[in-house]
Amino acid sequence: MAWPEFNEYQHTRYQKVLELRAQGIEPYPPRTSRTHTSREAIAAFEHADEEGSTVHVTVAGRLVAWREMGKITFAHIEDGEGRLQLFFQLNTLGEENYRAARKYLDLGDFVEATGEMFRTRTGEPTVRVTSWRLLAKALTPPPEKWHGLTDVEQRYRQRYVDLMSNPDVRRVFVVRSKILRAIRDFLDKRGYVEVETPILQPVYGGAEARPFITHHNWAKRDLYLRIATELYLKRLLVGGFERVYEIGKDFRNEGISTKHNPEFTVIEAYQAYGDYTDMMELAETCWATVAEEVLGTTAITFQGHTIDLTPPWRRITMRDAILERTGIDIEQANTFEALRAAVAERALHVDPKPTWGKLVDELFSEYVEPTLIEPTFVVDYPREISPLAKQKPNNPNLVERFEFFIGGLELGNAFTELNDPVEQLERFREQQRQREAGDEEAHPVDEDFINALMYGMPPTGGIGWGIDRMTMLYTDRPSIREVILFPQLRERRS
RNA sequence: GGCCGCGUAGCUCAAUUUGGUAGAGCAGCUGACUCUUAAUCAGCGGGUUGGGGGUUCGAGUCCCUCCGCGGUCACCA
Repeated sequence: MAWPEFNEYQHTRYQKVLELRAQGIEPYPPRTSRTHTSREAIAAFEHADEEGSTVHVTVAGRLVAWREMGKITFAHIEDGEGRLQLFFQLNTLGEENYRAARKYLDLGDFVEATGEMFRTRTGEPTVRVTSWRLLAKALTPPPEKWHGLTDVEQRYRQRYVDLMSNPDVRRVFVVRSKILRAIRDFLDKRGYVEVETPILQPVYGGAEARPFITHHNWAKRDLYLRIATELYLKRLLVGGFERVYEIGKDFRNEGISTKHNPEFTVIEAYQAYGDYTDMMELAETCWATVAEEVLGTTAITFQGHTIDLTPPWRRITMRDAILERTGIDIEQANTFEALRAAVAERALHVDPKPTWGKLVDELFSEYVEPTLIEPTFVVDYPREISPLAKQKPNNPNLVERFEFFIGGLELGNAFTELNDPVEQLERFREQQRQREAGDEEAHPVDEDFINALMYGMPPTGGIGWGIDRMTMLYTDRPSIREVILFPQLRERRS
């Protein structure tokens, strides 16, 4: 790293580093002898206070407030658990030590303080500092203490500053962590095994999206970053696992928006001897359980809506949902030409699409999706846009598939998995034809996956949902960037 | 890629409408102050107004252009 160019603040603070070193004091010592976190110190004090005894602590944290009042100074430090007040007093510390604290400590520094706990006149548990030590000098001052950091660009590019100055932001990521743990607990109790499958894949699949391409030098070949975990997880069912899940990043080479980040976290779960109705039960129970554990309630607030996650969730077929909103019955308009005519007849505003299935999907996203505020399963999708799902026994145009929606957000996708290898191959070929016709998002053929199915895969239900969007809902954040620590920022394309 | 908006001190914001010496709070520096909680009080520093170009006697302000960010459309389960 080049020698930093210090601004006025950094220069002033760095002079203190040099002065301390000249006095034989290391401003970045290797360790602390902390005995209590802020929370532990307060708890120990409250307990001792009842018994009439005293508590001696050594605490450590970042200096976040400093109020000088002549021969005394109040300060607050913040650690991972909270804040704690420090009381520096000339009479306690002695002239030299007290002056040194005032001279060498700055907001943002990490400090260690030792002393006995007492209660100030306002009742706040406080450390009466008898000795203190710098643990790490901060050269750059923290943002403004009252407003924190608000500039979104700096908040995302320098998330560490956002986190240190905005406690709400820290809370979001704590909730995110708890959501993940609660999901794992939930699935563990149901006998699911957590697995890890390749991120670098020779053939990508499991979703319709353009991939990121990378190169393996040694093998002299291109590899793809996975767009889904689906095809590898299903191979595990062939191998004999009954219940597996994976939580990990998928990568899709698409645009950025408040709902899309090129890398995002997904859970996929598969249950042998289950079907898509089992996956509905899993989704609604899991989401409600997680909300209860993480938020203490199944009633969440999202962007002004109060939403109850208590099962059972509403279920509606895609046919009925579209009929309700557009008056078109896709079972009657069951060919591309008929559906196109029905759309034209009603002068609906949808983009032109090349096939019946894609036009159904377009009608749905345009007219139904934004209205789905309460948790809703939309079931029975067009076969043609669902190449990995099993057909409905009584209708070859449709598959046993659902997506679920809450707060107008599309959250997850599930189906009764297609396990007929010959039919799967035919579906891949259908995709292949669409690719050749210019659809960059159509599936490539995964021959090894067909080989796996040839060995036999049991009837299976599978589901996937986005962890980022789930976190948006549970923390009431309007943008996916607020729930991803280091989000991709908009890049101007030339 | 289209449209709309934003970019001023370390941070949070004024001044842009109507061109006329760029201000405030916090933070910083100096001083006062032994129970503060955004401590208070007095004083002092701090700016390439995102970069470049243009119009003008004069540009933070108007125009062009480039950069960065947000929203939205397109795209995207």
